Amino acid sequence: MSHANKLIIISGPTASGKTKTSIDLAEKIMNQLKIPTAIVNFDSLLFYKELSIGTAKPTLDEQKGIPHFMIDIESICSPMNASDFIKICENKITELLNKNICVILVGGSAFYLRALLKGMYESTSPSKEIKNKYDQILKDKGIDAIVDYLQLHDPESLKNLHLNDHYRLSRAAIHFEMTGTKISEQKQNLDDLFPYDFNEIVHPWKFIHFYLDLPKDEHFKIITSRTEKMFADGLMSEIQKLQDDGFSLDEKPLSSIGYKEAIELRNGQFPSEEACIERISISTRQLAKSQRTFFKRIIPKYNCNPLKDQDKIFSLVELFLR
RNA sequence: GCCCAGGUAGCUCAGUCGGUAGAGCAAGGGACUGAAAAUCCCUGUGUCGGCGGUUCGAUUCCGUCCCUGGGCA
Repeated sequence: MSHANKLIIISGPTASGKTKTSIDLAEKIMNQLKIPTAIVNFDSLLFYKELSIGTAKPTLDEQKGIPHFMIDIESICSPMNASDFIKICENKITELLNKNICVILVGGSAFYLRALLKGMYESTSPSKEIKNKYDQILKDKGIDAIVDYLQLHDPESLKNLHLNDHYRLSRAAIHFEMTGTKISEQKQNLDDLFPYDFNEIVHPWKFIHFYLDLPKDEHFKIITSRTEKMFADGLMSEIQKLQDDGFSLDEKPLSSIGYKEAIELRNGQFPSEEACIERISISTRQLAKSQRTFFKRIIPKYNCNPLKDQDKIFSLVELFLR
């Protein structure tokens, strides 16, 4: 039984049953195949130890004793980025595989998964100073100043990006200023490697990828009831506690779905809790939609229904690990 | 029963001094490399409540009926 370089990936939009599917699968692998198994997360908000209810993070109880990694590894005061993620995650996966532990990678952040498996541009994380500098340029002179700079140093990026995409235009300019190279060249290099085709990845890993999804009407019901449950479970007290612990509530991860709206509710910006719940449900559906768009292009993968295909998933895993 | 105010896109509403209409939100589609649950782009035909009338032409003016608020009885 050699599974030292084999990964199981479970992906899917938010609220598609990834947590339950992965834990059930881990239990089966341990009990029936007698292989020690761990779950490694790639949901970008489960990294933060202060966030639980609004991220639908599995509780210790729900984890059923399966070791979970890439969860609660950072504070919302110092947000992670994709580069931080892959550095830590690559090491963790290698370490687990070396111990002959079966790894199930689970999450919904397709961008992070792709960064992990297809690699990232050679670049650097923008420093706080340079980010501030560019924010100031945008404020004082507007996007034209950045467009002029790119026209001079990286005109190709201007073609790739929309004029309203200030974030990416600034990023292209910052990349040039910090590295002296064009980010558009990095993009071209990676595009040449078919970024959505995971048949060739940057690691010596073999993987099997299960993508979970549900019919829309079923999925919407689950999203709505999950949002209601977050409030019943104390989302508002979780935020109160963050404030009591000295957080400003401007931390970047708190601008994500659920937290952003709940903080607005506290500030009286919603007529009622129901209106807030409705807003969160809508934003969650929109998130699911954009996750689908991203995952749609990623190949290879098995499309699975989380409610019906548990047995199919396990038998494919059994064959894969053999 | 009477008097107001309304009935226009899935929702909230704008507008047409008469030439068949447009915003926000929703919805659909897409992009995405150090902020990614973020950020950005594209997509708006709907008996303009029904029926009549005036008019070359009515969603717009007039009449009438229906519906929804609010007030008076």
